[in-house]
Amino acid sequence: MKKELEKTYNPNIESKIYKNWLEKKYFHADADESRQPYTIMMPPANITGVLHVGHSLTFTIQDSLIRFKRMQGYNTLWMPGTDHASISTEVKIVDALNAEGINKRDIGREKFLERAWAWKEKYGGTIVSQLKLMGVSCDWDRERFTMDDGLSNAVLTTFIHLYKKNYIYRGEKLINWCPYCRTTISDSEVEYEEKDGYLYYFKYPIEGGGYIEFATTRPETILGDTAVAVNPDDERYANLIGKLAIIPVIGRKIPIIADSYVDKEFGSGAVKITPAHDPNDYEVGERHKLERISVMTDDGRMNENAGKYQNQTSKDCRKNVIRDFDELGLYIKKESIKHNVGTHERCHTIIEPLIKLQWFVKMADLAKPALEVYNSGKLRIFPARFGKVYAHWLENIRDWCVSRQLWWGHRIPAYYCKSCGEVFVGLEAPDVCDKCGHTEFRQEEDTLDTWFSSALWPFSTLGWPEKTKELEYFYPTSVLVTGHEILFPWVIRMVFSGLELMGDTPFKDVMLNGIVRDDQGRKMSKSLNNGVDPIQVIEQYGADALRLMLVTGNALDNDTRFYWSRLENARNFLNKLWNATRFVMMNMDSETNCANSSDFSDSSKGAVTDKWILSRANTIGREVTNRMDNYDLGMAAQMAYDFIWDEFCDWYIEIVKPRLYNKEDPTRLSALWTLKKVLIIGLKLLHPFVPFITEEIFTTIQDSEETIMFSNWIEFDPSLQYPEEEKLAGLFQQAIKGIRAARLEMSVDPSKKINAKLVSDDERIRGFFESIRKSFVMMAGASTFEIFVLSARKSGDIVNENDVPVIIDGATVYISLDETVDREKELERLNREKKKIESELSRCEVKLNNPGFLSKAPEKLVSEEREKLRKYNYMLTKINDRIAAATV
RNA sequence: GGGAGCAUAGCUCAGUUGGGAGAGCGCAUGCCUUACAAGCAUGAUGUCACAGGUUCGAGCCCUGUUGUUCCCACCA
Repeated sequence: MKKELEKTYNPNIESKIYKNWLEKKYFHADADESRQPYTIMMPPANITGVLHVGHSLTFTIQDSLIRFKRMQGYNTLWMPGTDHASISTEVKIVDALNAEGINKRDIGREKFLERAWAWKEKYGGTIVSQLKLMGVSCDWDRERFTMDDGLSNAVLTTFIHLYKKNYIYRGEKLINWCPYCRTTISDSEVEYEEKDGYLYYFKYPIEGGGYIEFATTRPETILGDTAVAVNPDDERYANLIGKLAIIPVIGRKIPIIADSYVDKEFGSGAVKITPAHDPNDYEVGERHKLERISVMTDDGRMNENAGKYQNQTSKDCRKNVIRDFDELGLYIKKESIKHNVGTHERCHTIIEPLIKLQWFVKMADLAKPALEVYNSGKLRIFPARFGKVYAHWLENIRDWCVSRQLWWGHRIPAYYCKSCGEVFVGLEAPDVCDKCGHTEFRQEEDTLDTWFSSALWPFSTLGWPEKTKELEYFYPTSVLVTGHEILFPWVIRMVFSGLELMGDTPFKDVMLNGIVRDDQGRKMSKSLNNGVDPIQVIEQYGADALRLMLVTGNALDNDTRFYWSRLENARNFLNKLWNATRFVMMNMDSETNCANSSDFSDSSKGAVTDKWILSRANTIGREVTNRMDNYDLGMAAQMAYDFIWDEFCDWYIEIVKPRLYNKEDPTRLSALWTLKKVLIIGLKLLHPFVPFITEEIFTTIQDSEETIMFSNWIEFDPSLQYPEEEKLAGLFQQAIKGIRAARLEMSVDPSKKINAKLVSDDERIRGFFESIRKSFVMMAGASTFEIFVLSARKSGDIVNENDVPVIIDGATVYISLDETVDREKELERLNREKKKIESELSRCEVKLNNPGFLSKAPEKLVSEEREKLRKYNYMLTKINDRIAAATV
């Protein structure tokens, strides 16, 4: 029973197909030593998220690679999952609680975590169900969450491991503090925004007389100053070095020091140093063993060290300090400046650098092997330019602050003796403190940076630290595909974690994709309200159209723009493919199933054009495969697209029609066999990008349940190369195009039939056109078509003066119309043709007359040029004859 | 301040080791030709940013200039 296809492609088939794939468990992969694995770890989606078109792009790329490899016979695993997204989620839950009038500290940790898990249950599923609409073929049976028992165990095991190797330490250092979220954040979570501000000038009195002038953007930190620094080469201040300056208001005496960090040209050339509230000052402080005086509290107010300013907000304090200095005559002026201010990327609160006791991962030793695998070429990064960024970051890496003052996340497995404060790191608190003998402990309140768990994703999801067969088989994975914005926070951390804990890189290749922008090139953002909802796109055009649009027409590492017109184009292509299938199926009958390759290969049954299109399909298959292997999906999809639309639909299907319509035609079966064969090749080449429609057509046309997902990928077959046939088909195209152009040029009514004559001394050309006579007649809109050997007759016997010539390589086609030809127009056309040929000819001649070209260019190129010269000379002679005849 | 990318048709972008400038959209003209009007045919439009250099030959390689985007650092 054969299915009928609707006249227009309707993407509503997608959900049914996806359901079938899930039921058949096609996406599931198990360890199987007899087969080669191909593995991709899906970047875990945040449970706060909804699907946006950026996801659509990166998941389309991954799915295309997975489907390509699956068809090539690999045992493919695409591991999906979600991320607890510690701070993002916590911020959202806190907001939700605030809306109910609840403060998170009022309900306490336990109750808060209950809310968080409820959130996870509710929203974690949303993005997964949205992903499924995209057609992603990941193994949902293996879906993981970063706070699953297994993955949490991996996190604790890692922490303990690193602690035992002294890679994790606790220390008091300057960290980035978000006063709104009241937690530390890492350097990569700080976003710099340019803001308008002031540079304030003050002066401190110097002990023993005189003043020293300095400038600052943050007068409130004066209270934490422990030095004034000048450049050692600055002669203006040379005599002041070593003296003491006095901070008025609080009366502290601080040294004037010399440090090359100070820029002589900026401001007054002297800098106040606040080691507790500025990263650079912190380093100066380290070098000069300065005291670190913290003057701020966790919520951004002034603390007890600020003396009379205690409890003021930093804003008020700033105002008051300026006023007080002014009264003392020590405030000089302010200047407007633009400067970059660090803000928290999640809540955009201005970051306060503070000194805090935190947990850190020591990076120097971990970074080395991660750099080494890149330098040795073991880890490849696409596009290559990001490799330099990767290396540069690792070479300049700083210790990683991993503790967060949050509740939603993995609680640090450290325990403090309640009596002496001794620290123990382990899965559980010890029974007895081995320092003081006490038996009561409290667990560290802090949780870990969310990236600490995602850094383990490539192996924690496969069961690590257990030695599972999945881990053994699927690790290391094949390629990681993700956006370049998380190269630092995620990719690099996976690499050094994998090397440290698994002894091998987590993936062989890294492929970084760009972002999807709006049609004006702007980033999609909530504030601009220019985001495109992929779910809406899918409902309207289908996932296949969205996928095809995202993947074609752009190099994948480039940012791409979202255009509805491009989406329509993709949809139109799918409709084209759909209708090509309808055409093939419409002509198939019981006989068709008997058609086989011998109908094609037997020269009495097959046709030149069959060999041509199959030869092209074979070549395109090889090209598409090459592109896929190099992650050039955009070009791969484009080639398949062009082949189907231009060559298969616009030429082959048109050419083949007369043979199909005539049931007596001996080459009919070959035509049907070729149509189906080439269509299936096209479906396979397209399946990685547009999985739904290709599956629907594949099963329909074969009248079988067998999925295209496991059908064999196209293998290049040298025996299917037919260069001679390709050349002849090219001549046919030249002739038809020429005739069509001439007809339009001469304003011949489209319904008007013309008479056509082909004149050639080349026997193969005559034979070929003889064999394709009916297609020629149809496509040229001709009523008669005669073929002559010129050398056997005088041209006057064949061609009359009203005939219009179309010159192709090795032959001339004359078309004659009943009405008189417009002489002038005809001459115009001929002269334009002539000009074109002449310019080609002169290009050839210039090259061939150049001794340098002859002696240095490759032989192949030279002979190609000679062949062109011959061809254009032939065409020029023909056209000159014609012009001469027409002018008489 | 350091690093990287980009500059090709009206718009958005391809152009794989240097060897006759391309696509989609848009535009113009004509066609409802029995797979498809979500279609077909034909056509117009480019000092490949600018200036040098290497080469027999440069959109592609090198140097410089201009414009633009991004990343890193964050000079108080």
